[in-house]
Amino acid sequence: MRLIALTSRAPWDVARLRRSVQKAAGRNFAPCATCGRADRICPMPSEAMLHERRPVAPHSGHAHAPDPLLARKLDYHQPLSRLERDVLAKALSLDVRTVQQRTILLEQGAAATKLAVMLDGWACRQKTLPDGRRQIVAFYLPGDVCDFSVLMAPAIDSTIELLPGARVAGISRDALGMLNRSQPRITRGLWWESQAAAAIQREWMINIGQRGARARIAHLICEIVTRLDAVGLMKHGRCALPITQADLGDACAMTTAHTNRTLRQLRDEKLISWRDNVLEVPDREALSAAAAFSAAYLQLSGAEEGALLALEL
Amino acid sequence: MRLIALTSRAPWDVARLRRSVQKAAGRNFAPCATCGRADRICPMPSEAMLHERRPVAPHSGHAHAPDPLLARKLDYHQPLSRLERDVLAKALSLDVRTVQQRTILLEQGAAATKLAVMLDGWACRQKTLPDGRRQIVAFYLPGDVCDFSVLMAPAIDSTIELLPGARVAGISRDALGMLNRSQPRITRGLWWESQAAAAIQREWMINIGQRGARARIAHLICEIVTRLDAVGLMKHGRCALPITQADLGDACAMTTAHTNRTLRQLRDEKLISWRDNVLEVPDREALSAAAAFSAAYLQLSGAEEGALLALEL
DNA sequence: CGCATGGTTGAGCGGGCTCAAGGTGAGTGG
DNA sequence: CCACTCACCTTGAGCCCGCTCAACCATGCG
Repeated sequence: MRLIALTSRAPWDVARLRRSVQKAAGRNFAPCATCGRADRICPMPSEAMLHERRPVAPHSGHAHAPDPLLARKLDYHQPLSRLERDVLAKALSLDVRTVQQRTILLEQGAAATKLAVMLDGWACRQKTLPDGRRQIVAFYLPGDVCDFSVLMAPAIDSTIELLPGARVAGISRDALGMLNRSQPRITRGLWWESQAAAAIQREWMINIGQRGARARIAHLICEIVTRLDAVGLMKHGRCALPITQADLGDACAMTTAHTNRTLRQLRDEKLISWRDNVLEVPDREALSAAAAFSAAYLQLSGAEEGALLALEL
Repeated sequence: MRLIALTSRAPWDVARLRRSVQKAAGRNFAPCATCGRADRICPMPSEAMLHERRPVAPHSGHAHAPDPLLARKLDYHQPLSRLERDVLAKALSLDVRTVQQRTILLEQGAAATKLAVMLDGWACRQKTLPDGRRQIVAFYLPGDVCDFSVLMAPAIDSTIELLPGARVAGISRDALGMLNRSQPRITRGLWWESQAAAAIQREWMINIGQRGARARIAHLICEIVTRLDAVGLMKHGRCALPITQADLGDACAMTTAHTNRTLRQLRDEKLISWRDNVLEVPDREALSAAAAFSAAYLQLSGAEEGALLALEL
């Protein structure tokens, strides 16, 4: 009979925290995705855009908002117009929350009323057994939508926890309804996103169920790196990794101790290095090989526009 | 380093198969869900119903089709009208396929064009690693929708295999589009279904990752029993279980040998009995206790009508 | 009969867990 | 400036659950 793996979950190392918060704060206006300039504050689209459906208006110079990372992901499925980007940015700007420590966004069993979208930082979705064992079932990275079931399920089935430095936007049901009516291509993209998330869940099942410890950790890291890369957050093989070894272990269904040993092994093999919340992958090919990783399930390759179909609600 | 678990996957016991096929064939017109009588063949709704949106017409006596099991599941979320049931039954009757042996419905990497709905029998969704290890990531029971990503993903990320005796309906994109336009409440229910499926995936991750062998098997059986019960397929604590021990093992990420031993243990404890593809659970309470099972994640409790929101496509 | 499929059982081992201790670096309070 | 705390990382010794390998059995079909 297995016993409890008591990995303490408490506040966070405050020093590193400050750093990541500072970093996040410095990015209020990222460089314009279209022209690359960040020297001027872009006016946000008017709230009216959420309500009315109208043709794409050509924009003059810098007069648009910075693209949210979610837009980048939607682009993989169906490229968005300037207007659509702006409307999405507007919708994501109405209700933003930043946390500095680990914070429960939604407790297991609670009823949610908003769709949560990660703007920056990470969140993790976890389930806890009565005996204290914990399984992380998903990591939500910048640009990810946290939970779709939120919109219809009477109660959420797992806890969503924001990690230090996370910034989330909430979209109310009403706002989403309007978005749905005025910009159906955006909500169509959300539907796709939800299916992509399901595919990731399935791959995690293989990871936990079938792979050995080394491949398991390596595979998860490959996935994270690829997903971060898709939203432009990998810089020279490095990225922020605001989680603890205990988190990584719980995501891979491994003990903290064994996770540590496995990470050490990967480090000794020069496949990764991970210090101070910064992950570096010097050779992605090698790591992918160690994990037998194939990015196909992430569905970042895009598809032809006409192939899309989603269900109205 | 783990090595290959070579559990052979080949055709099926054809004798039992015949039986189940016969059984399925005998049910072309199940007893009417409304009045319980099956003595008269109900005319199917006209194809026109798929196209036009019109008010619910009162039906005279027996003049309606048998409800598909999918309708029962949708009822848990939002009760369907008579017309909606009939239209759904019609849509599910246009393209039906019955298999007698294990049959690949969709190969990993293929592009699907139809939404598949289980009418009868089981299917399982699985991923296979290069080294031959297999993970079953989902069982699809009668009334379940097989794959939602099918509608948009360029290629499916896992293989869907029909088990002997399965009967599936295919809904083409066009038909689904019409259904969406004429009966939006049905497609809204499908969206819900997809989220319920995601919740099941998450619970499986806990199962595989955190529970010991006994609880793992027991939990999966509890889930199956509960899901079958939800569509009325549990009779006096018994149900059909058209899978092998190897399947059950692969779903729980366990070896066939160990699955067998664990089943034996459960049998010795009088928690289950399983012979000739018939599972019997004499004491569901006891089994649930052994598995620490709670059915909340299955979302079969229903929700208030107004709380629903889904995304158009 | 032979063969295929699936279920059953045993012997042995090893990967990952448990338990336990120590190490490190950043706050914090004197 | 120091001692102390707290959160996280690291490492070691030992053991057990579940895996591997290898039979054998039961049943049904050609």
